[in-house]
Amino acid sequence: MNIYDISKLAGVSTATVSRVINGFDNVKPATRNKVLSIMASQGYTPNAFARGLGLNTMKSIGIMCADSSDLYLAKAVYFIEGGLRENGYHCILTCTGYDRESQKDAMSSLMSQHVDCVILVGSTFIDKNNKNNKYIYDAADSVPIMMLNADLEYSGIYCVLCDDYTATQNATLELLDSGRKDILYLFNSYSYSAQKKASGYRDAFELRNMTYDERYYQFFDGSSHDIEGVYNFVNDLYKKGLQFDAVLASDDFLAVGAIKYALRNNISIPDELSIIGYNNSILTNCCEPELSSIDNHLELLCRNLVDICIKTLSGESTPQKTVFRGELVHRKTTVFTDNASTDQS
Amino acid sequence: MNIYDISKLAGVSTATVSRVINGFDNVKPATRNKVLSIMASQGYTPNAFARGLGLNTMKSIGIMCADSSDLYLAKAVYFIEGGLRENGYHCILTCTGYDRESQKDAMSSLMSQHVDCVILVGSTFIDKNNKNNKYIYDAADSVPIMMLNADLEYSGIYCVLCDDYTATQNATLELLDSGRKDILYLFNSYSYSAQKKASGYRDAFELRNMTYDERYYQFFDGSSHDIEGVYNFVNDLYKKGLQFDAVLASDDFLAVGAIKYALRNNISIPDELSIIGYNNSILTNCCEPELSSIDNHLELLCRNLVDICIKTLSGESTPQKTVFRGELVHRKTTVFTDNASTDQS
DNA sequence: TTGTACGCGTTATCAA
DNA sequence: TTGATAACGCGTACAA
Repeated sequence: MNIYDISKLAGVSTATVSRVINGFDNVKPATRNKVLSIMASQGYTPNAFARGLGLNTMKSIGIMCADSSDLYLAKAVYFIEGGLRENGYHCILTCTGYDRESQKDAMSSLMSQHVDCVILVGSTFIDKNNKNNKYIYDAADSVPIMMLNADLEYSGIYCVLCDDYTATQNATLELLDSGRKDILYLFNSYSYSAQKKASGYRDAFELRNMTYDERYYQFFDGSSHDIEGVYNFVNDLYKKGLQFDAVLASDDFLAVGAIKYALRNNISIPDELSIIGYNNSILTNCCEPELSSIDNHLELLCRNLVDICIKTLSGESTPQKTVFRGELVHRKTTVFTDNASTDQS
Repeated sequence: MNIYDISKLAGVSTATVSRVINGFDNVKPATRNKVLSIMASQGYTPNAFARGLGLNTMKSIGIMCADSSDLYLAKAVYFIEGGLRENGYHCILTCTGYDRESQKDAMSSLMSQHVDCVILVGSTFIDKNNKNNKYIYDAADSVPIMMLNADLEYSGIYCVLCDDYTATQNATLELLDSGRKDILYLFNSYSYSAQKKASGYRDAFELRNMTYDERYYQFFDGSSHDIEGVYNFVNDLYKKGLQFDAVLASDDFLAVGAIKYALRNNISIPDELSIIGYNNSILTNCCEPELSSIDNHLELLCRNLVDICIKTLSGESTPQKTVFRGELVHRKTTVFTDNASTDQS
């Protein structure tokens, strides 16, 4: 059943049927109704491929995401997909992993599908060596590229991100100002966003005229599912004699591992040890005591990203870079201070 | 740049170029190489829409999922997408929510996109009233429908699922046989899979000639992020005088709420209270003590689903229903018994 | 307000 | 081994 069959049954031309399908108003109501009723009775749907061929778009958008089973990324994908669908776009999801070559493959695959836009979820797609970002620039020459939580300056690339640097710096300052001196910083990635967080941590010491100590800057090389591994990692540092009265982590799961370390060594939280996570994920409510964590307002970021994406696609002029601030949500692993915000969830 | 331009540059016909593109062997090597090098130098890629129009497929598969930010569903989507991409398919992800009408909309949207197949992730798409499943049957008349963790008999519908009934029944039996008598069953959904679990729980009592008590069958009406709400819910039951020495939950987050209840009331786990969750998610490692949980081998299910999907699409005959068994993974919230399996992760 | 006819870029059939 | 050409189904100038 195609537009030709419908036009015959309705006794009109394909042009008229097409006009009805696409809601043009220059069709006589009687004609429109006749066509509509015939389409309905035949259960006719326009062929998406033919339409795509003619219009050179199928209203689809590619989402690249290293790992959509990651707590944080999964939420991002969820919010983005919902927003785009509301605007009539389909989402082609590609879980690329963290390997650059697979990411490039995914990108060219999406480009060959003629998506209207590609959304990169997370900062893992950016390479420190700018030459290796050519695959992004090339794509941006064809379609708009949206980046969540990453920052890359190029025509056609639009970034929406949280100021992880300042958020981490403020959290560090708050710990320092509340009297903590030895803040263990745990991280598990060298991505763009991870490096911003790390800089925020380090620069906070300088702001307070304190010296940053390399031994407190610790990389955990394991998956987010290996919380027991994090516990072992922190516990080993402790056994080796490292003294710390606070833990700041670049991801909630790392902080949960630190909580386990404290519980099992009878270290009281937050009196003897303050702990702060990042992402304000469901893990914060899962542990005891509940974890204070930095919230980077993911839903807000995603809503903005979708908004900018849609506007860009409809030709409106949009900002190349949109930055929001993060916020420390206090729960039970930090000492409450007056000027701090509390959990409102 | 299209096939026509390439054919001119190469001094051959479009038919020959097409043959080269699609790897036919009836092309003289010299011709093939010439065409290949010109395609490469021009950076030519066949137009996916035109190809779709001709072949009536763009090798895309629709994934419907109520909420891809849910821990369990997110993993399922991740595994399925990866498997399909390995087989050359793109995935159009649609997060439908739990409302039937949105689910129907999502389905027809995917059908109008001419996907090669639709995968329903989770049992929330099945209605108790079979008339309301017509939207699935109708879709199955056009393309294969794959269902993960659901069961619906119809030509063209292929189901891959875990025997949640038996898994839950066995867990209940294990609790009963270890001397627990008052097993609080917590659930938060009336989906197909949820009802199977509930039946398994109830029937276990009958198997042991015990009476099942309705008061121990409790529905928590809240989101999976509201662990504090689960705590309140369980704590209220306790305050109202309900006595229980075990908790069996249909999802890990419910079990974590029960752990909080025990911790805050100084009830010792597992001596005074055994707790078992479901899904064996990251939440099991996040809490203290670590949660015993039923694992339904999601990755295995997904790999099988993808396998059956691909085979079905290539015309092979495949089973309409594939069932795996679940398995209780013992951690620290249950008393270890000899014949029980232990955490191997 | 309606119809004709062409273009979109492939693949596939048939003939050479 | 290659080429000419007809589908595939739609949108849309342009003409009426």
